[in-house]
Amino acid sequence: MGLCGTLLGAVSEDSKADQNSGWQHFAAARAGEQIAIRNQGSSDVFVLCAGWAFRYFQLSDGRRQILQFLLPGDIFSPTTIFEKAFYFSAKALTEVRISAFARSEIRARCAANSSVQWAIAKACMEEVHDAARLSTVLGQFSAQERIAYLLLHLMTRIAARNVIREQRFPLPLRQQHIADAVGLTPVHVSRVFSQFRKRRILAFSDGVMTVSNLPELEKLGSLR
Amino acid sequence: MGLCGTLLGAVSEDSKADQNSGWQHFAAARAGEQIAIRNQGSSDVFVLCAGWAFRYFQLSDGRRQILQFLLPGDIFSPTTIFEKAFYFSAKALTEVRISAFARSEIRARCAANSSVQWAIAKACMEEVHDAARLSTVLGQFSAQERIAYLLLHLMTRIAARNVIREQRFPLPLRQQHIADAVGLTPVHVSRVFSQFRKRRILAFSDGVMTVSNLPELEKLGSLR
DNA sequence: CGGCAGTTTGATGTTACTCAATTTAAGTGG
DNA sequence: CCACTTAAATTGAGTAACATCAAACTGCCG
Repeated sequence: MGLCGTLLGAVSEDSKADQNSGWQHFAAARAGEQIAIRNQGSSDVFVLCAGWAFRYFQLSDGRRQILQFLLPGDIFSPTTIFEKAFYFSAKALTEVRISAFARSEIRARCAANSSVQWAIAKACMEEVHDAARLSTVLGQFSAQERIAYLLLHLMTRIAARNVIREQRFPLPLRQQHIADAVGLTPVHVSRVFSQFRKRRILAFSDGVMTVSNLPELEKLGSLR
Repeated sequence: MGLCGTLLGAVSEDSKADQNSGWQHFAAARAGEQIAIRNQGSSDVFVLCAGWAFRYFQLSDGRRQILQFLLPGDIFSPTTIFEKAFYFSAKALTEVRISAFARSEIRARCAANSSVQWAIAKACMEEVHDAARLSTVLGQFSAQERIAYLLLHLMTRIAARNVIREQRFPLPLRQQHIADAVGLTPVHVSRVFSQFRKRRILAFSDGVMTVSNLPELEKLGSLR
């Protein structure tokens, strides 16, 4: 459930950098701020501590594909443990707090501790599985199915961290983000949401998602 | 360039299983034969030695997304080194020869030899990068762009193994496979090929692809 | 109150899908 | 070598899904 805990071991998330011999430090960013650019190198590995962000692939003509929404505890990508340069760009969705670990330190802990090694391998596999599912959804699913999948996927990831009460949860996304995540235009995303509202499947406004007919949503967006 | 060599070390690819204490053996399959099923477990890790295959995600209603075409030297997926169950299904495109390594043996070699470890990490990252690019293509590209991307991607992968002469190379795919790889119908794939032919960009028949205007193809299908 | 960003709605256009018929290519058996 | 069969590719016509463009509407904040 996130690498953060495993990597930090007994050290608290909130400890200051100077208490930890400089192998860890923190950063913050405002909503909308760019927090990573493709091909940019860094000697640190970043983990999202608080807030929402997303990572994406930017095309030269302005189109972009959102690859993943990042939740607290998510490492930006497990691949950053093994290579300096990001293969993606990233932006903050809300105000965020980011923790930066020295890559050398993580690699050392990885070599020393097999449970860290295993946690990293697991995270890599999770990224591979998620990417394969996303490709399948983008290649094969209709607009309704794609949006249903995205929401279900986010729900399970949120539920693994927080309790979701009454099928309501905060979702700090604009429809533009959803569009860029599922390969549709914002206008069409709006139309699909209006279809969902009419069918009493869900409602989404003011950054809060309310799912009123989960079975129907799963019928649409489940990968089985 | 493929894990096969790294994993085998000094041992020849063609050595018999009984010469290697049983940690490696070979299998063959005919064109079209199923060679892996999702969720199926195995204590072996499979590498394609000869022929073409592909791995895909099968949906219950018959749709499928081809995730990757496998070429000689490709491990089915680096993730199979860490987990028993496949997250994908796979089929042979041509007659194939497959090598199976005991997972325990690979893990042991990984722990003992850091160059093996590094080769595996590299292969994992390659799979992650490819999957992110595929998602971007499926989410953002038009039909022409998708097919151009697929062909360019295949060309670079083939060129890393064989010499491509005169921009001609064998491509043992049906249009149905291309359709399932890029999320189109076979009928539309045929129309796009006919547009490419008319524009003198390429010709594809009898399982041989001839690219006559590579710059134009790259203008369409390059991820930059 | 005015301005701005985001969403919704309508009208229209384009892309790709569906269905069905036709053509092509590759065997197969006489 | 020539019918006959079968799988794959091509073509045409009609349709559905999604995009585009533009206008109207909403909520929010200065």
